[in-house]
Order: sequence, then C-alpha cells, then structure tokens
Amino acid sequence: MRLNLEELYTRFRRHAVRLTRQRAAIYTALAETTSHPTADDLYQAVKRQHPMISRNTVYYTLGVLRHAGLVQEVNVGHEVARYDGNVMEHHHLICLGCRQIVDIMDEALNELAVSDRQTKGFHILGHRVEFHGYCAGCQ
Amino acid sequence: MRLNLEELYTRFRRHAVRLTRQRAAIYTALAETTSHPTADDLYQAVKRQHPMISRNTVYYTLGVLRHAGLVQEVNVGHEVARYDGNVMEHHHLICLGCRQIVDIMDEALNELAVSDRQTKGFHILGHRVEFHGYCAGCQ
DNA sequence: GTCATTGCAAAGGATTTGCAGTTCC
DNA sequence: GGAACTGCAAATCCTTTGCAATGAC
Repeated sequence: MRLNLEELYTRFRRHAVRLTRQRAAIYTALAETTSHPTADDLYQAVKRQHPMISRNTVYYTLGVLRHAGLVQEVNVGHEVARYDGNVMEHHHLICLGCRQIVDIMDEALNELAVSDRQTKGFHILGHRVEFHGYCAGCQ
Repeated sequence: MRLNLEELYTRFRRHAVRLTRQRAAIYTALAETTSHPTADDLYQAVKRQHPMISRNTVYYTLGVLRHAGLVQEVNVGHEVARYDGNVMEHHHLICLGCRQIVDIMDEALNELAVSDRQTKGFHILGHRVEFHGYCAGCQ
C-alpha cells in the first residue's frame, strides 16, 4: 500500500505521534510490505535513504508506533521480533521452514471466544491465532 | 501432578531421553506446577536440592525435553521463554497485568482450521490460540 | 567403554538505557 | 521555548557455545 505524506500526517496526528523524517521512513517501509520484517530489516531498509539513522531510533520508533496502535508486533516462538503494519484484526500463517509469516483475514477466527466455563474469571480483550506448517515452497 | 521415579523412568525411556538426577529434578518441578515457569524459575527451584546445578544444564535439558515432546515452550510476546509440562493439545489465557498463563482445554479450539481459500498453499500441522485480558485479581 | 551430559566461563545477539545535541510543534 | 526525538556508546538480559570432567547405559 503506497502512502503519501498527507495520509501519513493524518494518521500520525490522529494517534498523537510526532512526525519526523525517520518515523515517516520507518512507518512507510513497514506499511508498504507484507513481509513482517524485523527491526533490523527495517533499519537496513531505511538506512538507504537515511544513512545516519541509528538502530536505537528504529527500536524507539517501533515502540512509539506500537503504543499508538499504528503497528503490531508478531512473534514466532522466541525468534527476533517482527513487525506488522496491518493493524486490522487478523491472524497468521507461519512457515516452519523459511519462517515467512502470511496474514489471514478471516471473520470466523476474529470472532473466536472461550466458553464461559473456561474463562477462569478473566476479562478477555482479544486473542491471537497462529497456524504452523510448511509453505508451498518448503514442503 | 505428583510423579514417582518409576513413572519418570518410563516416560523418559519412551522418548529415548537419558535420565539424570538433574533432569529428573527439572522435569518434576515443571510437571508439578501449572504456573508456566521460566528457565530461571526452574533453575532457582531445582537449585534448592541440587546446589551445584548450572543454568546451562537447565537450558540444555529444556531443549532436550522439548525436542522429545515432553515439554512445551510458551511465549508471551517477546518476554522470556516460559515452559509448560502439559503436552496435551491445549491453549492459553494470558493476563496482561500479572503475566500469569492459564491453560484452556477446549475441544472446539483444538479443532480450529483455516478455510481452504486462506491456506495459501500451506500444509498446516498445528495451531496456537492465546486469549489476552486481565485475570480476576488484576481487573 | 563410550558417548551424552554436566558445570564453568565466556561469547553472542537482540534490545534497552544514559546522555548530549537536535528538531518538531 | 520546551518537550520529545535522535544518534552514539555502553550496558543489560536471556540464551548459546566451547571445552574438559563426569556419569548413564
């Protein structure tokens, strides 16, 4: 998804996040891919246009964006953190071979619930579903 | 769940895992709790009876047990790894306040599947569901 | 006896922190 | 103008690795 500056500006403002060149670059890089990159992937990508950017800024920015709800963190086991610019409710397919992560948009999964008997007094706010397997290329 | 040595011996043998005092202690500590401890929690617990045990052994053993299918790793975001001695198919309730993890045994969740349209050519082997919210004490 | 396992110490890698200088609102 | 952001370097934390000694089968 291509983003123009105006749209970016609106989104950031709506979430009360200060907009800087670095943040624009990081967020844009993430929003334009579906590959769920790591913080370091994003650092490498952004560095091409901003050779002076530091890893710290990438980590810090991802934290800010995550708190603002502009970005999600996805975890595959305990591997490095990966990020997702798609903040609509959705779930993931994870390849055990090449580690790729693919989004699944599926209403039925979004509406999952635990039976009352099982909630153990929890007040539930959300859920995540991950399917594990091998992608076409890795089978 | 209390375990006697004989039962332990049988389980380890069935999975071709060599039984040592340290392993018995680590596995027993894990099997007797439902609190999903971290590697360090287990290290601290086992150290009481085996003051000489090293962290390395705990990590190494957890790796061995995990490969053998005697133990599962559970992840809450990118926090430290936590371990689960319950290897029956089940899912988790995670408290965003105190970080406790509670097992959910629910057939309907176990039988979840993605619609064919959404599998994107993946050969799916399993799935995980996590519900996030606040436990009774944290609300 | 042999090979896996153990303990110790040190390395590794991802992420965070402290701080001075800079930039956005 | 002032708070928030950036870049640099160093620190931190969890986990893994290398290696010699030990122990299970």
